[in-house]
Amino acid sequence: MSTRARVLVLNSALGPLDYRVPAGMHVEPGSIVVAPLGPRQLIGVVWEPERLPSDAEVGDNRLRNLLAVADAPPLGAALRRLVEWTADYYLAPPAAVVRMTLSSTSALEGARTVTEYRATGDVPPRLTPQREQALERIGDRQGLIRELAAIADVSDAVIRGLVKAGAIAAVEVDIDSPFPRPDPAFGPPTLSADQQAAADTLVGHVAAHDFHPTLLDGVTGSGKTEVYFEAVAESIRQGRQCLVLLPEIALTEPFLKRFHDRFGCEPVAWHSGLRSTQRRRAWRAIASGEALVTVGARSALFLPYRNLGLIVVDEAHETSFKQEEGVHYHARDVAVMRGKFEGCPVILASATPAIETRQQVVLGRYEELKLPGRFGPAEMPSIEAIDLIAEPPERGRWLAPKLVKALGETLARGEQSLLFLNRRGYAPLTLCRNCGHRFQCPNCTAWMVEHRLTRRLACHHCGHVMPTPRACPECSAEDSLVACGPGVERIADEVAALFPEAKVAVVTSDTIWSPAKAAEFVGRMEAGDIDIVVGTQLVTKGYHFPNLTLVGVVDADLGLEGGDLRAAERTFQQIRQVSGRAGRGEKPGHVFIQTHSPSAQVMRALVTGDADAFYAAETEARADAGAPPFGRYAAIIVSSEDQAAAHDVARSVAAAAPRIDGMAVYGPAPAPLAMLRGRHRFRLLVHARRALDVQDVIRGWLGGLDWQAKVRVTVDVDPYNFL
DNA sequence: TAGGACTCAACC
DNA sequence: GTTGAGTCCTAT
Repeated sequence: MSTRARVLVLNSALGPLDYRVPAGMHVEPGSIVVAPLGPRQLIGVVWEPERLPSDAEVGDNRLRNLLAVADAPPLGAALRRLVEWTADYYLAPPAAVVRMTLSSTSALEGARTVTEYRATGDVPPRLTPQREQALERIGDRQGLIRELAAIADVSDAVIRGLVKAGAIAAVEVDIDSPFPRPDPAFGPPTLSADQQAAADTLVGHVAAHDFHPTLLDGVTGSGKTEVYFEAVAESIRQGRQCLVLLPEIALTEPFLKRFHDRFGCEPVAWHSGLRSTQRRRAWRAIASGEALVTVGARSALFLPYRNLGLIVVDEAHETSFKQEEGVHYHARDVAVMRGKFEGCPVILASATPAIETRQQVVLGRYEELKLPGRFGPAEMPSIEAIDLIAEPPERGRWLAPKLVKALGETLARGEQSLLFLNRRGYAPLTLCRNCGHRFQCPNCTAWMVEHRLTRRLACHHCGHVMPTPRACPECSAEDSLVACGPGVERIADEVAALFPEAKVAVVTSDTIWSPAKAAEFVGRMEAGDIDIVVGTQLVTKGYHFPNLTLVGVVDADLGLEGGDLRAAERTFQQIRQVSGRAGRGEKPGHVFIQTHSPSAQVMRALVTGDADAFYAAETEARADAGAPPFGRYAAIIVSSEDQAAAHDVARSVAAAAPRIDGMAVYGPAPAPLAMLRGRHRFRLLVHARRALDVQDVIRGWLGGLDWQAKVRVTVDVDPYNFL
């Protein structure tokens, strides 16, 4: 047994460090340890030395002792392989990836207990009236001394006296109360023949304990959730853990409800909004294997599950699975890799699968299970385009007459409507009508967005906010500010003016910022307390409102701006998704799409519902352009508070670009958001053929360069965001 | 000549 | 990333 251990410390700027393992301490690969570094103490994970080469060997005599081993299970081999793969693929420091697995530091402090008290059944030698009352009222209840005293309506001293007399005894209780165990037999569903067949296939994969990626493809409302719940049920029966990834926290509320109906309790939730005690409890339950079903945002992907039996990625096409800060990973792709390392099936569920995912099916790497049609009486909604040039809204308004008419009719029938516009706030741009001054964020190349509800101007990129001024800061003219363009708040105003009697709700991340708020919204919708919802992408998925029969897409062209390679696909997915909210009950749904170019291929495909034709054309266009999945992109972003320094480094990176057949480098160009959060940004785009190991090329390329510490160079492999 | 601003390398 | 050592400069 070697007394030397290689440790991956949680410090991105540092490579692996070697330590001495003191006598009496046991560590193995995966052990979570406390290591000294200079005057500080760092958390780290013991790693196989051969898998984590260190740049310079340090002699035994210079090694310091590890300080402690955390009271938590070691990270498993499959998770260690996933960390290595992720770091390698996304060109991130392994420490930055391993940090995501240990995202609860308090969880590493080990099991903690509190002392509770309960009656032993013994009768104390001296039975005063208070003591008798206390024992009688407490019965077989258990709690802290203070709690028992309150129950018994006596003072703490009486309880303490009973403890001394032996009539009440201390019990050590784990502060992390256990999670309820989901019951696979609690609420068995009624499945159609198609659903049953798909469910049987998935159950078979789970029972086989083998890596097996499956695309579960069915239109919104076809019952994908019910189908994959059967795979979850099988995983529970096997006593193995299951992870369900959802794109946004706001989505978890309706999901939790459906889960409860099926399994009789809530799953373990993991998202950024958890308090540290909840985070600790969830982390430990996941690491011990006690948490059988975890539902979470992408960060749940790197948690240390003890025996993972199934991974489900719901709404797998969602671009929010791509992490845009720190390690730029795509949770959908990493989920598949985790399944591979863990040896478990992975289900990607989507009504509008990404072209990348479809291509994996074509190549035979993923199995495809198709759910035809909607389940039950619901029919697919009819979709109609409104040509904004031929039938424009009234001046100063954003809803075309045809849509307004439909809203009125829906309201009259007592049914609900949804207006979709992917723009938060009141107006995307505010300017002074006197001098033309535009409100721009001081930290970003972006306009300040007016939020009338909070009477503020906000930058949606860095979070900078200021109160909306009464006078123009440039020319001091009062009440001269005008809003340009629509946001959801402005649409809500328009609706309120058109239908004063209607109950209107605005649903964006500004109004629904917690699962509790989402639950409140769902409750109000179900109770019929809302007639018209005006919302951003937050309302496009997950919800099931039977009385919602009309959907209006306020500006279908919005997603096509910017011209990135997935613009048409994203528009198609988003509008399909939001259309799917209409007519989910017995009443038929109708969808209006407002657009300036009704003849564009995306709009035609949406109206005719011919998804296959759209995907075929899009796929062909991608293949011609060598775009993903037929070719690869990587972005190199150079940023600094010092614009000149960033520009210099960006140019020297470009100058050092290796000349390789099948690879082209574009830029540097100022990034579309040239300044973000106070940092000036330049961007290089690497375009390569599929077979080229771009990561290896970029590693060698950037590894040979040096730049000042104030300049940051980050790589985004498979970029989704071209800002 | 003390103290501040800054750079730079080591941290195992 | 943080820290401490080393360097240079300035105000006294």
